[in-house]
Parts: sequence; C-alpha cells; structure tokens
Amino acid sequence: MREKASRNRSAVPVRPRESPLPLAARLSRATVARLSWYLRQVQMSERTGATRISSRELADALGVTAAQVRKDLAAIGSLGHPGIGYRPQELAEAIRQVLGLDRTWSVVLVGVGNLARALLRYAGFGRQGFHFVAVFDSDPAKIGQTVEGLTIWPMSELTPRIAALGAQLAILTVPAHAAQGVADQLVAAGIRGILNFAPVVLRVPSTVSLVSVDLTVQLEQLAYLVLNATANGESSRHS
Amino acid sequence: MREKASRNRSAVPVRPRESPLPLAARLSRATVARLSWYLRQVQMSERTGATRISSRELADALGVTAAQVRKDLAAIGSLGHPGIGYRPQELAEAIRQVLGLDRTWSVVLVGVGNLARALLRYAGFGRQGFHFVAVFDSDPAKIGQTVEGLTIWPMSELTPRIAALGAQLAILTVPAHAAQGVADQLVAAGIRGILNFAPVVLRVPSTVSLVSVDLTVQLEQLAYLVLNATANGESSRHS
DNA sequence: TAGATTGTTAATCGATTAACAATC
DNA sequence: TAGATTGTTAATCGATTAACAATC
Repeated sequence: MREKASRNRSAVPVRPRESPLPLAARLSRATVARLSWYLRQVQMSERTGATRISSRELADALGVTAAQVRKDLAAIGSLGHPGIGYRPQELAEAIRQVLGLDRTWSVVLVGVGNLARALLRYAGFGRQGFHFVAVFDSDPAKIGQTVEGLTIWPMSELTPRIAALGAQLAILTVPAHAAQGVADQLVAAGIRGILNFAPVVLRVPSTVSLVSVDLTVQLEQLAYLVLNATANGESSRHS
Repeated sequence: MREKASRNRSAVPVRPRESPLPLAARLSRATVARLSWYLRQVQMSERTGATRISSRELADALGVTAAQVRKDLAAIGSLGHPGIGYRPQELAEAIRQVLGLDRTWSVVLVGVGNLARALLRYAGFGRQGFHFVAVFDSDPAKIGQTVEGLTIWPMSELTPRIAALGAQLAILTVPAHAAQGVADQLVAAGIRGILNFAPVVLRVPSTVSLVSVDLTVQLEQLAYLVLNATANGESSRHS
C-alpha cells in the first residue's frame, strides 16, 4: 500500500543531463497532482502567447509557494532558466512526457449511468490523449444502445474486447456491490490501471494501478471543514 | 493556503475526558478521509450485527496499518476497549459526530449536467444527512424543468433562495470558465462550503471551506502510475 | 553591470510506524 | 489467569519551506 522506494531520490543530481528524463526519481502523489495543475496553467500561458513564466507566477496562480513549484519542476528535469523563468512550451512538453500525456491511452468504461455519461462527454480527457474505446453495462435494457457514439456492450464482451482493443485503462462507474467483481474481471482481462468511482476500497494486484475517487468522502470532508471553520483558520483542499 | 494551526495537538491528552469531544485537536486531511472509510466499514459491521471490531480488522479491510487506525481513532476520543476492540455502534456515532454527519446539511447544486444528475441521484448522500434543497442553471432551456424532484432555477434566484432556504453547502458542476464567477456569488450569498468539480483552482475567502475534485488530475495520476508501474513497486491511491 | 530567477541545500514541519505498558 | 487489544510514546520517514549561491 505505502510507497517503499525513495532511496534514489537524492541520487538524481549525480546523473548527467543527457536524455530529457534519465530514470527520473519516483515522484510523490502530491507532486504528480501539482504537475497536472502546472500543466493546465502553462497551457493557458501558451494560449495567451507568453514566452516565459516564473515559479512565482505559477505559485500565485495555484496557491502554492514558489519554492514548491521550483522543487516540483526540478524533480522532472532542469527546465528553468535562471534569471528568466520557464518557457511555457518547453515546460508543457516536459510535464506531458512525465505524466504520459505525450501518447494515446485507450480507455474502457464499465457501468453506464449519469456519472459515466458526464465522463464520456467531458472533452478535456480527449484533449490530453485519453480515448474511450468501449463501454460496458450489465443491464440488458442498455445493451446495444449508443452513448457518445459508443455502443454499450454486455459484460460478457469485456474480456475479449479489452484484449482486441488493447485497452490500457478502465473507468469503473458501477454500484458499490458490483465494483470488486468487475475490477477482478478487468484485471484478468489485462487492464493496467483503474479509475474507480465506486464507494468501496478495491483490492487489485500490485501490477495494476488504482486511483479511487470517493465522492462521499469528499462531501464529508467538506462538512468537517465547515464545522471546524469558524473556530479555526480555514484551509481548503484540492484532490 | 497551508494549515497553520498545530500547536495544540500534543496538548490533548492533558484534557480530562468529560464531554465526548472536548475541543478536539484539528484533524489532518488524511485522518478525516480515513474516518470516512472507517465509518463506512463500521456501518457494514453494524448491519451484520457484529458487537466488536478491532483496529486490525479495520486495517485489513481498508489496506492501512492497525497503528494508523488506532492513532486516527484515538484522536477523536477514547473509543476503544483494551483487550476487546471497538464497539461498532459507539464508534459509528463518534465518527458521525466528528464529521458532522449527526445533523442535516442543506445543499444547493449549480450547473445541471450529467455529473449533477449523477450526484442528485446518488442515495448515499441523503443517507449521511446531505439534502439537496435547490438546483440552478444558467441555460434558459433548462430553467423550470425538474430533476430528481427539484425545479431548476435561474441564476438570478441563487442569492435569494440560498438565503431563504438557509443552505450551507454548494456543489459546483459548471464549466471551468464559469466556476469562479459562480463561486463568488455563492460566497456572497452566504454559503459556508463549496464542493467544486470544475477543473480550475478556485479562490474563496478563508471563511468559506473548499474541497475540489479534479477528475482530469485523477486520470492523469493514473496514467503516471501505469507508466511507472512495471519498473517500480506499485502503489495505489484513494482520494 | 544590475536585477531577476533558478536549482539545491539545510531546517522545519508533519505524518506514519513500531513497540509496549496498561487494561480488559 | 492468559490472551487480546488499546492508547501512547519514540523513532522513522517524507514533504514543505526558507535561504542563497549560481546563472542568465
């Protein structure tokens, strides 16, 4: 469960800066999440035609410290120019490469409810290289219907289609009671990563990556914060 | 942005155990998230009629260490019974109280798309005391329609209705470009907490609590994990 | 050159884990 | 009593911040 590998962190500076990403040290969750924010911000800068952006500008836009930004960015390479800042294009490219957004990901979706429809319709995913290649549901009434241009397949098609399409990622939007069973099927079918929205703690083998988004937990977090806000200094959370 | 208050943490043991929650120390984000998991697990135990549950059982079910569970639970009170474990009912009640689930929260929702419909339909929220009292949208075509028994109101009704209904929480499911503007209106209308789904970093005053769920970030996390999985020992993430 | 800004180090802060006396 | 399990302490681990020499 916990991350075990951190030995090689401080070994990085020793390495010559030949290829852009020479066996980069493992990045922490928090760092990876912030890289996503930086990328979004930098892409906005690119659009406005800016030729440079400083750690301070990035920090102010995102509500973190400039030191944090520099630390995060230094972890993925020597991308900055002392006295200048970062060049949006260079930076965006480097972040995309680290996050794996410089390629196409084939994604299947299991469980076609409203949440699934929202995700399928969200154009932001496609823009970053995530392409939905198949959707599945167990409800006979839904099978054969079309959502966002995709035919809904029965669960019996899960394994063969994932194999045939070479899908790497799956989004799980089934009810809690069905989630573990479907996850097991996805794992067996060779899926490499699962984004789970079912409110359960899933168990998958260590060869498969798992990110869970638990909306109930988020709303409960909010209730806790509100309840403890007046007394305390407020703090906000970004997941 | 960062949490500033932590002085009183180790001062807690000094305090006599009179009332159930005597000025409880501030809990970390991570702890609050785990409390939500514990609650869910404990509620399942309650349903199966279990009369006790140990930190080890809880830990195994959720993939954390038993020490972690005891630490988290000790932070909200002396709830365990040495040699026995925790009593599900007592524990569930204590967690509910800490998270503010022992009361009713009035929630408004702004932006009626598929994500909103999914959230409105999700029964889990109601079960924990979150009640949707109004929904708003800026699209004239949607105004006056009904979703899950609620009439969709125009944005001009936001301020008066929030005041009239005494709504405390808001869920923001509008497009990115509209999010900050709507957040400002919600703040002005007296909302105490916002659960934001728009993929932007929102700015709200420190008197208002904010939790953001950024689905793009989560999918990018997954891509990063998959990309770095084979080489590394795998780790999974629960938000 | 003077001013700006990075990458990196050391210091700080906070969260997790291991271990065990106290307790039922 | 013997066995089980908590709450708490100390040790460890990791992440953030501050400061500044190096660089453009």
